[in-house]
Amino acid sequence: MRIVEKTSCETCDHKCDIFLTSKEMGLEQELHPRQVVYKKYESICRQNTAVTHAIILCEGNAKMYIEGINGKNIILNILMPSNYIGLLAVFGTPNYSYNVSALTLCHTCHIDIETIKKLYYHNHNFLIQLNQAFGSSVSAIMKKLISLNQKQLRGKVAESLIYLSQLYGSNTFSLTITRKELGELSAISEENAVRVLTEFKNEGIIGLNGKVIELLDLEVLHKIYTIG
Amino acid sequence: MRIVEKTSCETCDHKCDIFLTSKEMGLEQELHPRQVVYKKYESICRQNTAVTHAIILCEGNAKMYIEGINGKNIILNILMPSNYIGLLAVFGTPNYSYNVSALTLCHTCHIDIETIKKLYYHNHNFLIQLNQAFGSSVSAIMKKLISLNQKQLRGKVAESLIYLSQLYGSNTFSLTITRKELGELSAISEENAVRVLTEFKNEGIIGLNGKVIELLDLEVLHKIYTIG
DNA sequence: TAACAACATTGATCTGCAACAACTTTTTAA
DNA sequence: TTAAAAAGTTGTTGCAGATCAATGTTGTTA
Repeated sequence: MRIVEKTSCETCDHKCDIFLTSKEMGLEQELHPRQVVYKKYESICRQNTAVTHAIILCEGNAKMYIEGINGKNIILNILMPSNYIGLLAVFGTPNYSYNVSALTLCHTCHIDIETIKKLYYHNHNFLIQLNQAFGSSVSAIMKKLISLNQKQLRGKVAESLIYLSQLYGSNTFSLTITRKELGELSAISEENAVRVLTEFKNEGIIGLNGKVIELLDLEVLHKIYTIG
Repeated sequence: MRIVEKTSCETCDHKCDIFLTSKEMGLEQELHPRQVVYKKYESICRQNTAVTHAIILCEGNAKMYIEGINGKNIILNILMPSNYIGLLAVFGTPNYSYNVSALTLCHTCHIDIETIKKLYYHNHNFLIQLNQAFGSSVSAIMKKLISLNQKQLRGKVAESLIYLSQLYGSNTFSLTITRKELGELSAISEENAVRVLTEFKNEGIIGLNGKVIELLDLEVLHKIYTIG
């Protein structure tokens, strides 16, 4: 993990709300962002540790997950550039309630939590914006609750595939995660993740070539996703 | 459902943050709270409908739940007086992502959502307070995700029993919910909820007398809860 | 490029739980 | 006060999905 001090948030200044807001307020000199680079597999933040910084993902992919019983995790979502890592933790709870770790090389921007608080004390819209993102995360988690509890294998995998295609913005995408992680994203075992993938392939619903997945029959996939 | 117009929020003015904040700001005349009474079983708010009011539960018990596939619901928590109904929905999402319905006769206090927004535009602490409550709800839901997915019958029921005893603040409490609802709270079938209760009773872990449950061996119960 | 580790795949087995059925008890309302 | 409905209880059965095991494939590093 290399830490590079920067006077401005170079890699994310075009997308990142925190930077834009601070600029608008003439506070950008006070942000003191630090650019931190994480290697693949490295942990960006850990469940039950203190939230000391707001972290913005500038480049790369990361997974947000919660630790389950005897090493079985559930991946909540995959983070893309410009996502807040720590959004769900900025408020209220002093500790992270989840883990984030790097799926690829990740460039992140760290800003001290006290600076953020200063920002949202002075700027209502910023706080309200954070709130809205917060709110939609909550409803996403509730949907996940139902899926994990009441859908079966095929429905869960269909859901993950649709999620991933929307995330990558294409019906053809290369998985940045392993089959084991696809299982964790669907909250099923690795073996069953593989099994369902091959089923879908044999039924002509998806194309499968190693890490590259192509959604061929979106209609059927949506049906499987909806019915469960 | 009877609606009674009030010039002040009579039943909740001692506990309710919204009322206290508005008082402090000299805004209490503008709150226009309406006291609304719901009978047992009545729906207080419905999933996927617009959030038009902040609702505070002043008297009675209610259940917050999400609708699953073919009528199988999951109860997220039991609401007690002074709880915000709609806390999780106030921000961002224009629609409720869950249902709330009355378990007993419920007195609630409705305040127009625009009034609330006015309040938190003028009062940072109020917004930050809401945020904190919001944040702890999120970590509660995450814990629930793991439990529902990875624990088995006994662990889930143990969790519900501990939750209820903490809610009622006593090791002996009378269930306001049915066995079917205890099942929904634990995300298991009604039959298995009953079965595990009798098991626990036979093992001397709990005392069971109709609706009255007494937690006898908290240590063992916690162990079952932790291990799953 | 050999050797090992990580990842992927497939079949076989076992277990936990939902679903069904049949019954008793309690609650509700006519 | 009584009939009907709702809630609670118990045993049985079948199936979904985790786990185990064996093997194939790809990737990494000395």
